[in-house]
Amino acid sequence: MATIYEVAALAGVSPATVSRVLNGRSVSPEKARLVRDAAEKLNFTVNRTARDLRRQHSEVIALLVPDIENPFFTALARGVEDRAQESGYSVVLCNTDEDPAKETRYLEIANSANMAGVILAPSREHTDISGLLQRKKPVVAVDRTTGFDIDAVMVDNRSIGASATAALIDRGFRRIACIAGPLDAGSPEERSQAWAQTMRSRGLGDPAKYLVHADFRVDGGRAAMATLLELDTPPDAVVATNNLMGVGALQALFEAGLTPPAFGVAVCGELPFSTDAPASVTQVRIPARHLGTTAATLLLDRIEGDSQPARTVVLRGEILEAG
Amino acid sequence: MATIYEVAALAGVSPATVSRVLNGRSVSPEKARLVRDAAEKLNFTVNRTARDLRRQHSEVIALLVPDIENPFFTALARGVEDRAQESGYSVVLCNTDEDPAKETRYLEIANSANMAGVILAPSREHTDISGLLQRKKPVVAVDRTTGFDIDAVMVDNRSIGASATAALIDRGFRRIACIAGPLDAGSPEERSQAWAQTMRSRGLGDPAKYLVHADFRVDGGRAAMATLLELDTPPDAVVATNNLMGVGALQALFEAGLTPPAFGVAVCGELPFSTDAPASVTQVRIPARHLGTTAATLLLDRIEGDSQPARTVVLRGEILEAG
DNA sequence: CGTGCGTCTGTAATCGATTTCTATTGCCTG
DNA sequence: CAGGCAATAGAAATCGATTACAGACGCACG
Repeated sequence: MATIYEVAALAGVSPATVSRVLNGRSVSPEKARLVRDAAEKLNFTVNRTARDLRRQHSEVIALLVPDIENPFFTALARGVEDRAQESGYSVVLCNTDEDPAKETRYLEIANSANMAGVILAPSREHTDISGLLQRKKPVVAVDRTTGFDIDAVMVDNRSIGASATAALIDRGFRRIACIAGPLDAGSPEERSQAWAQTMRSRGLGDPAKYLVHADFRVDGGRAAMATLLELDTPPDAVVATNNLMGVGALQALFEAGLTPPAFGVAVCGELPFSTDAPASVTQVRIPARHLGTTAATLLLDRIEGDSQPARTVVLRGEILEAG
Repeated sequence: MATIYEVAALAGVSPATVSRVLNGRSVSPEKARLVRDAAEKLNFTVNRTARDLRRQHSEVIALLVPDIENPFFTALARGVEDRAQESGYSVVLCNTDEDPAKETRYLEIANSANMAGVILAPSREHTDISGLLQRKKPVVAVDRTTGFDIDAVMVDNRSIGASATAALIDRGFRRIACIAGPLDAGSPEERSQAWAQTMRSRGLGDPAKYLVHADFRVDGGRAAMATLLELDTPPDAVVATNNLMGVGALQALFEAGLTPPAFGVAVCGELPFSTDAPASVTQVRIPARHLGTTAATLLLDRIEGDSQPARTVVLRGEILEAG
C-alpha cells in the first residue's frame, strides 16, 4: 500500500504537502493537482492507524450491547449508526453477551484503540468505565444506568411496567405473574418493581410467589413460564419485562395449550417479527431506534467538545393494546 | 494515560525491556517484577494504535453484514464471535445495510485500520475487495459469493429452494408462488431458480407470473404477498427465499384472513422468534451460527499464514416439516 | 586462561501519518 | 522603495509502541 512518502515522491513535493492536501489545508492549486493525481495513480489510502496515533483520536465509536441477537438492541444499533454516519463517524458493534469479562475487554479495546467515544448498554449494574473517563473519552449509557456521572438515555421503566400490568388488570385478569430479568440487571428491573407496586395498589394481594427471575432470553422466559404454570394456583396472566422473555412465555403457553386471550400476556417491549398481526397480546413499544439516535447525538456533542454537566434523557414507552 | 516510557522510568529500565515484559520475551525475573509493579501502579494499558502501527497488524477482525436487524445475520455473527474469541481476536460488526457505498466505506476502514482480516457477506454480486487483497489481508465470503478467488462458506441454495418447493407440492399445493430477493443478489437467488426448476420438473406449468422480487426485508415480503393475492388466479401457496420475507408474507396472509395450513407457506430459513411452536409453515433451517464459526475458522487459518488455494465450504440446510 | 556462546539489556531505528517551526516568496501599503 | 503580513512549502519532531543491532556479562569448554 502506498504511503504519503511515495505519493510525495511521485508528485515532487514533501510529505507535509501531501498531508495538507489530504486535510484541505492551504496548498497551491497546481501542487494540489499533482498530489491528487499521484495519489490516484498509486491507489493511495491514508493509513488510519498512523493518523489516529498522531491525532490521538479516531473517527470510530464503539457500541457495546449485551445481546446482539435481541432485536431491541439491533434496532438501537441502527439508530446509533444512522446518526453517526451523518457526522462521518463509523460504528463498531460489540456483543458483550451479558458477560462482564467480555465487556471489560471491549471497553479496554475502545480505550486503547483511541476510539472517539463509547455508547454502552451495561451488562451489569456496576461496569467500570473509569479507564475511559481518565482519558476523557466520552461515554453515554443507554437503556441501563452505570454508577458514573455520565450522559444517559433511559426509558421510563416504571411506567412501562405499570401500564403493562394495568392493561392486564383492566382486561379482567387477577392472578398476574411477572417474569423479570436477573436480580442485578439494574434499571430494567424497575419494571418488575412497578408490576409489584401496581398489583398492591390495586388490592391484588402479595404477588411474591408470582415473581420469577430469568435471564432476558427466550429460553429463560419459556422455562420461567413453565415453572409458573406448575404452581398450585397458577396465574391467569403474565407480564414479561422484556421482549425475548415474552416470546419464551408465549412459546410455553402454546405448548401448554393456553393461548391468549384466554391467558393474559403483556410484554415490556415489542414481540419481534410477529406474524399474526393484531394479536391478543399487550405490548409496550419502546422506541429502541430513537434511543440509539439520541444516545449518538449526546455522544457526538461530547466528542465535539461539549462539556456541560451530565444529562439524562428519559424516553417513554407507548402501549399497544391487545387487538 | 501512561506510556511504556513512563513505566520504564518508574521501573528504572528501558522502554525496550517494558515491551519485552509485555510480550513475554526473555527478561530477568527481578526486572519483570519491577516492570509489572510499575505498570500496575500507573494503570498502564498498551496503546493499540501504536502497537498496530508498528506491527502492521491488529487483533481485530471485521464482519460485514448487509442487515444487522436480520436474525440470520446476528446468529452468524455470534458464530464468528465465538470462534474469534477462542483465538484471542475481537470482532467488530459493521452493518452495510445492503448499500454498496457503506460497504465500500467499511472495507476501506478495515483495510486502512490494519485489521487482521474480513468476513464479508457481500451486499451485491460484485463487491470490490482488491484493496484488501493487494495488502494480503485475508477475506472470507459468507452466504454470498464475490467475483474473487477467495475462501467462501456457502449454503446449498439450490437444494434449499428445491426442498421448500417440493414440500409444498407434496402437501398438495399446485399454484405455488415465489417471493425472491433482488435480481442482483447473487447466490441466494439460486433459491428462486430452484423453485422454478422444481415447478417445471413436476409439470406445474410456467410459473413466471408467480415470481415476485422484493428486498429481503419484512415489508418487502408483505408487499410482494399482497401483490400476489391480487392476481386474477392467485396462488394457493408461496415460497419465500429468506426468513424476513417469509415473515412479511405471513403478515399479509393474516391480514387477508388466509392462514396456514389453508394457504401453503414455505420459508428458506427459520421464522425468527416464532411463538406458536409447531406452526403449519414449512421451514428450511440454515445453520447460520455454524456458517459463522466456519468462516471464522477459515479466516483465522489464513491470518496464521495458511496459503493453500482458496477453499469453498458448502453447508446444507435442514427441512423442518410443517407440524 | 582464552574463546565462544547464550542471556539480558539498552540505544536507536522504525511504522506512516500530522504538525510545529522556519524559510521563502510575493503582494500591499505607507 | 522599505517594512510587514499572508500564503505556501519543506525539514524535522512527534505520537507510542516494537525490534534490529550491539554491548556487557557469565559460564562452560578445550
